[in-house]
Amino acid sequence: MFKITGEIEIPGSIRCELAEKGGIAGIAGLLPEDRKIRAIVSVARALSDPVRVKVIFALSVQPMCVCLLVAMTGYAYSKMSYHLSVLKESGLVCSRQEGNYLIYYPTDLGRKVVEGVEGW
Amino acid sequence: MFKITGEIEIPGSIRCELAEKGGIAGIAGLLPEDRKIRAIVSVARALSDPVRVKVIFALSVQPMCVCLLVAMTGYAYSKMSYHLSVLKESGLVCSRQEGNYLIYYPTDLGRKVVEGVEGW
DNA sequence: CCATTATTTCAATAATGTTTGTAATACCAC
DNA sequence: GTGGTATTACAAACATTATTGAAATAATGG
Repeated sequence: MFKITGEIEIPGSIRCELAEKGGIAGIAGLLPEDRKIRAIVSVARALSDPVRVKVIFALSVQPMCVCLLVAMTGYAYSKMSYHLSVLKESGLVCSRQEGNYLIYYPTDLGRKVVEGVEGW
Repeated sequence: MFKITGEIEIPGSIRCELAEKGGIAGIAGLLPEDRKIRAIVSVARALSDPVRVKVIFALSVQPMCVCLLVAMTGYAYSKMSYHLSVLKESGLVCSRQEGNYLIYYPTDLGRKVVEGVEGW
């Protein structure tokens, strides 16, 4: 086994590649910035519940008021409202008021994300 | 306002589009299957923590043993191990043994996902 | 203004996820 | 075999997220 910077040992198969990339520090430097990571985490968290995935897919087929989403899913209003707020905070959906109704629809980011995750 | 199937009222701006798509049932039929939704949720949950996002990005630059990941991040072994297990269960990374070391690297899905989320 | 409807907010509870330290496992070298 | 190292597994504490029902808000129509 080999040492790197005299501190930790690493298996030989990795040693060369790692050195070429500037060692631990080199790889750390290639990682996305914190802001980017936070953005990814925020979107991922929004998609980490089946209710929200169903809702954002439905909205990308057709903008809908909350009552339609409730009718389609059978969930309680307060539950739907909570999940819509998570989707909204993550920037995946937004809403416009129409009379007594709030009509939710995907943002540009929301559409892009929906397209992207279809391949998962 | 207009009624649909005599049960719920919906705003006029949506009524026509909705009818064209087969109403609530029509849209529900366009949603991804449960299996697909579970897959999306599983990957999204794996990405819903900054530690794991950092780790999978690092691994996609360079396969690494746990001790390197620990050295790079400063996290405890048990913490790293926990997050690696989440990434592994979601199918984003896998590992091969090399001597005393376990070398983690992204799966094909993992690579695809990393590429995809860079645009978020 | 009053009554109605659509939606959100709140507080309590339940359920999940994360962190931590310690103990266990597995592999290697001697 | 023993001793050392890399990693995981476990359990307890902690933190976050989800669900529920009831009450509050805001727009509408009369």
